[in-house]
Amino acid sequence: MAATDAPVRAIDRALDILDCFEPGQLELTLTDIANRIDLSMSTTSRIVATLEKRRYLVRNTDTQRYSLGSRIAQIGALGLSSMDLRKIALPYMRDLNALYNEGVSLYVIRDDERICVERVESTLPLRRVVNVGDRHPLTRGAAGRVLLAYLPRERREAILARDPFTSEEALEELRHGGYTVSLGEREEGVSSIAAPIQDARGEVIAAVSMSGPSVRFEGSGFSDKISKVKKTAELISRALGR
Amino acid sequence: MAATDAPVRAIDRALDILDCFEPGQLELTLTDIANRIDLSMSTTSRIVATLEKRRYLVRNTDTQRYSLGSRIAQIGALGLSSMDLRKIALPYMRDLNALYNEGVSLYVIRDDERICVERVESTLPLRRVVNVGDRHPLTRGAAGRVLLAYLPRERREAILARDPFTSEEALEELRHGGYTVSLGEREEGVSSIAAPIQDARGEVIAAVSMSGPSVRFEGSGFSDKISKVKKTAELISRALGR
DNA sequence: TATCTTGTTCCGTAGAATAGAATATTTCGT
DNA sequence: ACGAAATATTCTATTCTACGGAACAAGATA
Repeated sequence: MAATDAPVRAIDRALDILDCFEPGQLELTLTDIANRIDLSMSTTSRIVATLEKRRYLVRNTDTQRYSLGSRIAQIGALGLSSMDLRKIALPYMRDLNALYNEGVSLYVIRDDERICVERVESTLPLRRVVNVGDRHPLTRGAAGRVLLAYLPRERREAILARDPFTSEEALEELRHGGYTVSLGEREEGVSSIAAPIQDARGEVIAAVSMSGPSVRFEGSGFSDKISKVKKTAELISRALGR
Repeated sequence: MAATDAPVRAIDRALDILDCFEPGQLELTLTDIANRIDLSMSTTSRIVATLEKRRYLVRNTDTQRYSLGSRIAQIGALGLSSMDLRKIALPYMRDLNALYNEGVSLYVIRDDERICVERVESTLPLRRVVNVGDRHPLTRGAAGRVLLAYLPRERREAILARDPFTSEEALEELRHGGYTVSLGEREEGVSSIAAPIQDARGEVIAAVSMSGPSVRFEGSGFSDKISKVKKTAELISRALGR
């Protein structure tokens, strides 16, 4: 095992301390922290003092309890600005592409349509080519329906009113199953599977889909493909902090 | 010099690494980082690996450069919510107090109990006095049940096992109705109404309650009070970014 | 007032963390 | 295409950091 496989113990412990703070538990005593991470008071005191000095923790002078410090908000804002959905999603999309050698796309909503923002192409001669930048209606195709399904009700109804190609029933079923398929629906002979990607707050912000000639989306392997598309969406969501 | 005056070196170094990321410099190589903090490559590699494992840093598989990871955004959001709850909630609590001249309290969970962290008192001679810092079981009283109802199942069940004063059925009904009342339950002659407050992620992090002598919580005006308490909780939640 | 709980400081020592060396991989200049 | 330079990874002997228990201090509670 490489030396880098074992985490630096003191750093692990410091991060354990930061992890003690959670919604509804935003202020903790030294004893609270020591108990949660199962460390001695003196060790905890030293680590907490280091985090306090660097303003990752702050001590409330009235209650003598600790909260996350101002530096946390600062690097949080920096972290958000640095995070790029495409960069995060791409490795997982590649993994999915590697499994089946089918095209894998990432879609987000823009101007009440969906747009492809990332793509991993198949190398097979027979393929459904998709380009980054391609735009399509939300009501048509698997990825479109996924993005439509999680919009606020009024917005969703307005889009369906303009182009009633799918239905609330279909969208409800999609939300229940966590994926949808399109079999030759937008293009004859082309099928796809799509699943929703959630951000750290649980909002659906993108859809990942895998598509190709319908002939390769039939038979017994199909449910395996569905399962893997859903898994890819989950992994991307996790990587985004869900 | 006390031991806690000297920071834990490895932790200081890890935080030095996080500090290397700044606007306009959101992606760095291992060498960049080692140079900035003046550490050997092998030491830097090990610290960076620890931060990566804990998702404080993430490595771009194409460029092999490091960025701040998803955990940074998570704790950043937490840090922000920790700072603001009482300040944000107080004006809405005062508004509710102004409507009825009844006491209004803000509760959060601490050590599997609820604690009052903000209070607007009634000026009427007959009043149920509550002090900031007062602690009570989660299983008793309206605010306690509200906080208990939205805890993760295992944690909730553990608390109910220790003090089965309320039930899963009652908590389910509460989640459905979005509020609960306590009529002389914890203290004879005292009644209260409580509703949940959600943060930007939709997590229930606090409860707002209005309480006073039961004689003032009867009759036709009661449902109006319920409606206003729920509204106050909603407004506070919105102000927190929900 | 006595006891308990929480927090701080001190200190001997085990082993974690270190950096240099060796090696591997990638990038760059010619 | 190839060699040099730069970047990155892994290994390991050594040092001294980080550790936790003990002693003590301060605050809370019965």
